[in-house]
Amino acid sequence: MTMVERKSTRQTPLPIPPDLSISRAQAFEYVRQAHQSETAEDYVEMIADLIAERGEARVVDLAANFGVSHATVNKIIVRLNKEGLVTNRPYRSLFLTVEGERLAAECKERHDVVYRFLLALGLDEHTASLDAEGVEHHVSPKTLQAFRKFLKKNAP
Amino acid sequence: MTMVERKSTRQTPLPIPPDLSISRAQAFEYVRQAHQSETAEDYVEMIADLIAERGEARVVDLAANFGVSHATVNKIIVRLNKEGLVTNRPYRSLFLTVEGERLAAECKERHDVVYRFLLALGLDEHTASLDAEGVEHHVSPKTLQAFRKFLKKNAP
DNA sequence: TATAAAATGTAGCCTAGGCAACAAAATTGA
DNA sequence: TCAATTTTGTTGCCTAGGCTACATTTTATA
Repeated sequence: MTMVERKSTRQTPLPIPPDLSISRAQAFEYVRQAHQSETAEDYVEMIADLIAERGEARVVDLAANFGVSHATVNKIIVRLNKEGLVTNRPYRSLFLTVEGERLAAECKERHDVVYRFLLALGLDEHTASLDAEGVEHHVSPKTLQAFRKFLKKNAP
Repeated sequence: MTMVERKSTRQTPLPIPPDLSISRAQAFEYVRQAHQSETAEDYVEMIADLIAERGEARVVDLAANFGVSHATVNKIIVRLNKEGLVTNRPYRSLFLTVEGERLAAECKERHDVVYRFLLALGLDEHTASLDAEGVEHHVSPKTLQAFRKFLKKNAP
C-alpha cells in the first residue's frame, strides 16, 4: 500500500515580512568572527600570564593549561606567529610581539571585568571562573561598559 | 660577528605551585564542549522559530537567517539528522524530532533570559540581541539562575 | 503544458583545531 | 660525561563548518 504524497511542500506563497533574516544573520556573523579570534586571544592571554607567573611561557605549559596536546599548541603557535602576535624559535620559549602584548592586555582587562561582574552578581568563584572563560569573547564594548557600570554601583 | 647564546632557556627549576593548570584546563574544556553543541542548538532553535513564524522551515530560509550558503546548511542538517535532532527528506521542508523540540525549547528559554537580562542591564535592543547570540551558549545553569534572579528584582 | 526560475542536493576544496605516533633536540642527573 | 628524561617539532589523520560549481528536482508562470 502506497501513501499518496503531496507534491508541493510550500502550498501558499508565505507573506514576507520586512527582512528579519538580515539582522539575524548579522548576529551570527559576529559570533563566527568572535570564534575566529577566540583562540588567538586565549593564547596571547595565557602566554602573558605564564610569563608574569613563572618568568617564561613554554609549549608544554600551554598544553597543560589548555588541556590539549603539545602538537595542537605547536600548530596554533605557527599560526599566531604568521599573524604577528607571537615570536618563537625552535626549542625556545615563547614571546609576544608588541601587538601580542597589546591584545593580551586588552583581553586580560575584559576577562577581569566579566569575572568580577559575575562575582558581583552573586556567583561563586568557580562558576564565575568557568563562565567568564566562555562569555568574555562574546561581550561587545557596550556590554562591557554596562558591566563596569554595574560593578561601580555594586562594589564587591 | 656571532651572538653568544645561552644553551638553556629554562635556567632554574621553577617552583611548581599546586597545579593551577588542571582547573584552568577545565574551563577551556567546557568552552570546547559548548562550541560542539553550539551549532546544533542554533539550528534547532532557528528551525523551531521558522516553523512558528512561517509554518515551515526550508534550507533556503536557514541559509538566509544564518548568513551562510545553502551547501553549508545542508551539510549541517545531515549531521543533525544523524544525531537524532532533525528529520528531513529530499526536497522537503525540515522538522524537529521530539528531542530536537525539547532542545529548541530549552535554548529558546535560555536565549530569552540572556536577552532580557542584557536589556535590564540598560543595553539597547540591537546590542542585547547581538550579544545574546554569542553569550547564551556559555552561560551555566547557575549563572542563568542568577540572571533570572536579577530580572525579578529589576523588572523591565 | 513547457519552460524558466527557485530550491535542494552533491562534490571537491579550504582552514581551524583536535589527536597519536614518531623524530630530534635540550636538559637533567648519576 | 653520557645516558635517560623531558621538551619540542613533524607528519598524517580526523571532524566541523565555511565556500563555489555543477546537477537535479520542484515550483511558478507564460
